[in-house]
Amino acid sequence: MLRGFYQRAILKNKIMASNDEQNQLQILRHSAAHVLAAAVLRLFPDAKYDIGPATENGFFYDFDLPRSLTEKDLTAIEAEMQSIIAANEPFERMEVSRATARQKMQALHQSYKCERLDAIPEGEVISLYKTGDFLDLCHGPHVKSTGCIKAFKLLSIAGCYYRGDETRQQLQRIYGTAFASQQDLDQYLQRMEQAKERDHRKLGVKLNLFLIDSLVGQGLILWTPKGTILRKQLQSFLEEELDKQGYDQVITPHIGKLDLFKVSGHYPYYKDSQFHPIWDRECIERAVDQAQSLDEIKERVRDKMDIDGFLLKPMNCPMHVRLYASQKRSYRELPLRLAEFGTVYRWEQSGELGGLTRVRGFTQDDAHIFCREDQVAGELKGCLKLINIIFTTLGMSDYRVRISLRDPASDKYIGDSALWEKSEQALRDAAKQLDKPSTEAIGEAAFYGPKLDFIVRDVLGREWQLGTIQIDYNLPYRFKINYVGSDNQPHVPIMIHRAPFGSMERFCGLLIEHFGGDFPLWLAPEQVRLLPIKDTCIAYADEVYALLKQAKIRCSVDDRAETLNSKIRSAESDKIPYVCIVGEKEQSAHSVSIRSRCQPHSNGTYPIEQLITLLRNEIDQRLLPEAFKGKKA
RNA sequence: GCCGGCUUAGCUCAGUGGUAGAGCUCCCGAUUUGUAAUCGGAUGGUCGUCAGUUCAAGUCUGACAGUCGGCUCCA
Repeated sequence: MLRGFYQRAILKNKIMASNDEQNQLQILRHSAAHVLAAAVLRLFPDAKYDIGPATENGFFYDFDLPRSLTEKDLTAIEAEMQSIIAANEPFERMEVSRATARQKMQALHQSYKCERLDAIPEGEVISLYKTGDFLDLCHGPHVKSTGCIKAFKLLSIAGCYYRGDETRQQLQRIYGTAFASQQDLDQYLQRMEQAKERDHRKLGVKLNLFLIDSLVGQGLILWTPKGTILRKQLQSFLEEELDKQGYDQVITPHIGKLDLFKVSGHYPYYKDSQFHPIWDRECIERAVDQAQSLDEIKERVRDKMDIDGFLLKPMNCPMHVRLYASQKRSYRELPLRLAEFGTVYRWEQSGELGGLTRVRGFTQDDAHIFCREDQVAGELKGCLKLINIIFTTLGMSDYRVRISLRDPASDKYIGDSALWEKSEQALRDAAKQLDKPSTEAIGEAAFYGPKLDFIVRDVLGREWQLGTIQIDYNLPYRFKINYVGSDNQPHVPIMIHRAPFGSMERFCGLLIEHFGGDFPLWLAPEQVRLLPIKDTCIAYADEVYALLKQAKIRCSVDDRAETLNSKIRSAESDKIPYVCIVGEKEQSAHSVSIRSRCQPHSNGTYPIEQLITLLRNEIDQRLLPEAFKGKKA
């Protein structure tokens, strides 16, 4: 099965085929990929080429080359491409038999192409495309000739596995992009540059929100005082909603006995994605005493099975299940909704870590709903409502919903088939509430149940899963939990896992990019900065500060011996929502002069009391900044 | 984990195998300013770490770490 980037590229192609202009661009880009391959072959006659599809914003082509490419090679390849384009060679299509295609590709020693040929189903038309000396197995279509490619640029080199399979040959992938005109290309490149300025990793440093410290460890986030305010505001917001929806909050530890995770099945099944367990001292001693050789000890460490100890929790659910199981439950008290901002730890591969979006320790806004079968649909609706409130409040409308279903052909799923169908339908029905296009993804379900995933893009266009709602048939059975029904008989409850933010870290990362650092007032770490015009006004500024502080507004006084212009510049660059200038005029009128982020040039003067009312209203209603109004989901 | 790039002051970055640099920040003076950068001074470095080549390494080589772009993975 195709995975990752290529799979997304194919999907995108299918979606975009409906749009003619986009379709033309796709053809142009795919043709540019052919030119790229032709150029690489001129420079590396021994190169083997694999595939070169168009992607959402460009194209790539995969090669097996005698040496590693560097950025410098791209210039040479681009020059070669230019010469092919200048020659204006036509793209010639030839429909051939499978045998002919095979013979031609074998003659060129193109083993990857031969394997790709084998993968084409019987009965499909097989076509070759020829441009100059370059021959490619390709379904097409293409532009008329290489001269049609007016504007392109090679962007980067990356390693990739043949057919996305990490056990196979690693190839070199060259990424590039092409547009109908140089102007479009320049615009795109400029947009990308601007996007980098919004990158949460860059803004995180600039606005001093969080820190990743190599001495602390990769993928482990240190939240600064400012970042902590942001995160805690989000948490309080969610806590208010949880309270409205009848959740109970709980707190559970960061580690638990290995036995707990053996019962849940997380250990050792997912042991490669977990931090190494903390072995009991006696267990280590026993292992050493009993082992005949060092190899045997090594084996034990590797297997990690026959040991006792503790595990940094990779998930919160087992602990919540134990809370459920601690009492005899009646059908009358269901649904029981246990929520926790629970920090979990997972051993992500080092190459995958980055910023706040992929980390090794993160806090889920987790909750587990234990309910009866007849309550599932209602509970799902509640979850969706929560997610809708969150996205609407934050003005995030650019997300997609994936309904992750089981693959009926696979036997990896547990649970009753009728129950699956019922749940899958319940998820579909619930998803309709969101008024968002949703896609069904067969085979994306967890082995223990179907789920709804909420997926957003970062500034660089990469997709990330945020919230998730999952139905679980597994854990209630593994932990043998039940409730007493109206028939006085024990019944197994159904469990719903749900996390609207997903991970606080990832969510904050995407939120920083979403707002470009210009947070709504209620989230801004520093809401107001008071700028006294000269030293003699500092006392008045302090007076205003005390009043704002009393109204629980986060503010500061910039009392540096700097010019007003300099202080304004600092405040703007720190993205302070409201800058209040206080001088003699303001002091005598007991007012401030407001310079707001959204309207920097309307210098309204407001009495202090009015300012406080204004700000409190904006905070309490969690209003979006002006720039985001009308963008509500 | 795999392929490749990058790592110089708190930040952004210069630096031809031959004495370690700039701007901003921070600190100290002076300036008291009305809506996006006042002036001057001082501090700040094991050039990611450890080896190697060389008379000489920030610069060349290797290993490791971190980071970036992908790939793989993501309960």
